[in-house]
Amino acid sequence: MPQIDTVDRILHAATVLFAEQGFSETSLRAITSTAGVNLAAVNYHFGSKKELIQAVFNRFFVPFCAELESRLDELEATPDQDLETLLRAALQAILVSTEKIDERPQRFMKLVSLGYAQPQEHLRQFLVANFSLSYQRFIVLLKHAMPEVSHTEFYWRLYFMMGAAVFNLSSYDPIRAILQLEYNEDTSLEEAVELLIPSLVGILDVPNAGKR
Amino acid sequence: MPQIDTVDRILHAATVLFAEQGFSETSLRAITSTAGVNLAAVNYHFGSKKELIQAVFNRFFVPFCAELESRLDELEATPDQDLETLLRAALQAILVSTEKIDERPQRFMKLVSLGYAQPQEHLRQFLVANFSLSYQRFIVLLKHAMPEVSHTEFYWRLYFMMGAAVFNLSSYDPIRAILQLEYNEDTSLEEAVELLIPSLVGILDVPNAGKR
DNA sequence: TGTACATCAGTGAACGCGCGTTCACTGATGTAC
DNA sequence: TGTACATCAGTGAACGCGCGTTCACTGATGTAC
Repeated sequence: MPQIDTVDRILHAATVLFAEQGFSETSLRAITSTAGVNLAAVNYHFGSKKELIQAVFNRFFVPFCAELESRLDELEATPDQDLETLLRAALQAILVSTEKIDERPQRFMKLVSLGYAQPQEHLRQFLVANFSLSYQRFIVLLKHAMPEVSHTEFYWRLYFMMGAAVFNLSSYDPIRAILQLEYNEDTSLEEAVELLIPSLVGILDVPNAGKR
Repeated sequence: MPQIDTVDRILHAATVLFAEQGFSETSLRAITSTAGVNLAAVNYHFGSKKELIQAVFNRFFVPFCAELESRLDELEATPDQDLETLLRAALQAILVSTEKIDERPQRFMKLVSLGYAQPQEHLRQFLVANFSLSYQRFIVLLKHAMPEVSHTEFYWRLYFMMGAAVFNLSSYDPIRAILQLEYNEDTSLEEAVELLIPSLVGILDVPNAGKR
């Protein structure tokens, strides 16, 4: 009984289980039984568990970078964009690109934070080799929007901001659940992103003591 | 050849290796050979790997909560503290309590982010059971410092802020290394914390459009 | 003080289990002549 | 058109390895009488 698309079934099951449990905690047997395919199919199609992990990241990063690049083209055409516009563009690229592959942005960000928390050298090298160009273009635009800030301050704030953004989107489901349970207030993902943007601007664009 | 303090040697080796590699990725054999103790000593002293993980967290959280509680006593005595004072108190509690057990704040925060990224239900229950009271007291003070903000907005910003703080402190070493390599600029941990505080305030205390 | 027993920290070897991976194999489809 | 072979997706069972855990044991120290 051959499956219609074994590769896609494996990729989807791996995405869900990796995001829920982590890479080491998810066995190939769990992935293949969830996907309804034979255990040996992972090694047949992907070669190894490591290469499956890379394929899962690739599935998110290829459309994300394409989406981001097209927005960067527009942003670079109009100089002196403000921080809010730049951050909204990046967040929109996340939302739109995950929807195109029929996935959830929370899973994408959860995988990113897992990849960061459990440093897998093969994964880091893979991501740098494939996607650092789009990343660099975005950073240049951000830097231009904060001309008065020193290198050191800029990069520290940049990493604060990215940590907050990734953590927030990857934690959307549990935070939403807590707020529903305790205050009976629901927040859609779009609303959460809109709440997030001013906070991200607040991280980068710290008011000086003199300004207040 | 009995060791002077096998329990401490195991706890320290486990802390270092867990923070570097994650829980599942670190075997008891790696921990015991690093600590220079017998493999069976972990199960003898702690019972199981899960209980060892809890003991590692306990080692950080007990002095941290003690430190935080004593600062909360002072802060509650003087009403209407501003956000910066509250956040600095919490960060100071992290720095001081880790120094007291001769550890590094980066490792503490890395363990917290690992515990969050790889949800271990036993760990979550353990932390809630032991340390949620101090946490709640701190949240109440923060809420009082932001009286104009709705429940929903407050909690979203709170989680943004905590995500940014944990991520930043746990990533201090690699970020510092990047900045040293590329710009030859060094940032001490204390300086990084001082850079972090205004950004954390910026997350919570988002300027309204009308205020600017 | 001497002896018998209990307690405790630590040890070495082994246990069973689940893991990623491998391999010989099957059956369907495509291709060459 | 028919036949022989090649290719390819998928399979079932097994492999060896490293894992957390267990257990019988040792040797030192403490305690009771």
